[in-house]
Amino acid sequence: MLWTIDFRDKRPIYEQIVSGIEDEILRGVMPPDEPLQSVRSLAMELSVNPNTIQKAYRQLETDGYTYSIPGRGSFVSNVAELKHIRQKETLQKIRVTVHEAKVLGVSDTEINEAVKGGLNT
Amino acid sequence: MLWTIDFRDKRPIYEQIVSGIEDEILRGVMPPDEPLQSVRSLAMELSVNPNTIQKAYRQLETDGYTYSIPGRGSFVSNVAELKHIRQKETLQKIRVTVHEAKVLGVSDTEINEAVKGGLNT
DNA sequence: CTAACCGTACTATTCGTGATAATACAGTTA
DNA sequence: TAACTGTATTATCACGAATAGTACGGTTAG
Repeated sequence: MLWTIDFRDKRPIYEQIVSGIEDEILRGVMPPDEPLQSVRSLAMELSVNPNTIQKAYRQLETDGYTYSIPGRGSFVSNVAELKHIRQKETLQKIRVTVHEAKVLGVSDTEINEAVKGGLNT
Repeated sequence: MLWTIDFRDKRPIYEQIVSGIEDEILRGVMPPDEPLQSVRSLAMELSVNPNTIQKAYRQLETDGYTYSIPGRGSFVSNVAELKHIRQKETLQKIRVTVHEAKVLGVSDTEINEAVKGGLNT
């Protein structure tokens, strides 16, 4: 596991797990059909209740990121389409944030510098 | 009041009120030293409990957006510095989101188009 | 076959927070 | 003085997150 639980985070634990695994899948760190850690072993590793992991895995499956086979395990889906959806969401987020900056009185020059900074990181 | 409470919003009511008033202050809709609506009248208008408004007003004051005088009311602070802080936060958000898009495989061209869209809205 | 895994389901309980309700008090002002 | 302000306090309710314990059926390696 690359990440850990942040207990100071206001978001619930199961949600942190969901977004953490979603990111790994979307970034290709976890390729399609690769098995996820089992519910019980991940619960041990993160020191949380197995039910919390189960809740996260259930949401990952209903959101299409994984598929589960009782008795075998949970596996990464083929997420090409989901990746496309996430790309569109991120572009929309950029539009909104840029507009927000402009409303706050930030100059176009400063905004473009920030964009350039994000592209080169 | 320009906005209303969205009961389908997952965020708590008092938080919606805080960010709503923060935005009005930062955008200059409410100029410094202008009185806010009283706790009780805003509670009536939004059909929520006065304690909820009180909680929102307390946070606005501790965050520096307003100052309160018992017996007189709550007033808008001089928020020039807060505005500057908010500007820097927004620029950082742009950097992070642009980077996120790039990691997802979005091309620089598409990103720049989104930025342009945000600037012209 | 069987033991040890897997996902899944269910109930019960604890805990924190948001929200409401009902007062109460001191300062301000027309 | 009456009608407003902000502020504080206590109690109660609802809901969701999280934990705990148990159980069931499918899979797989020995």
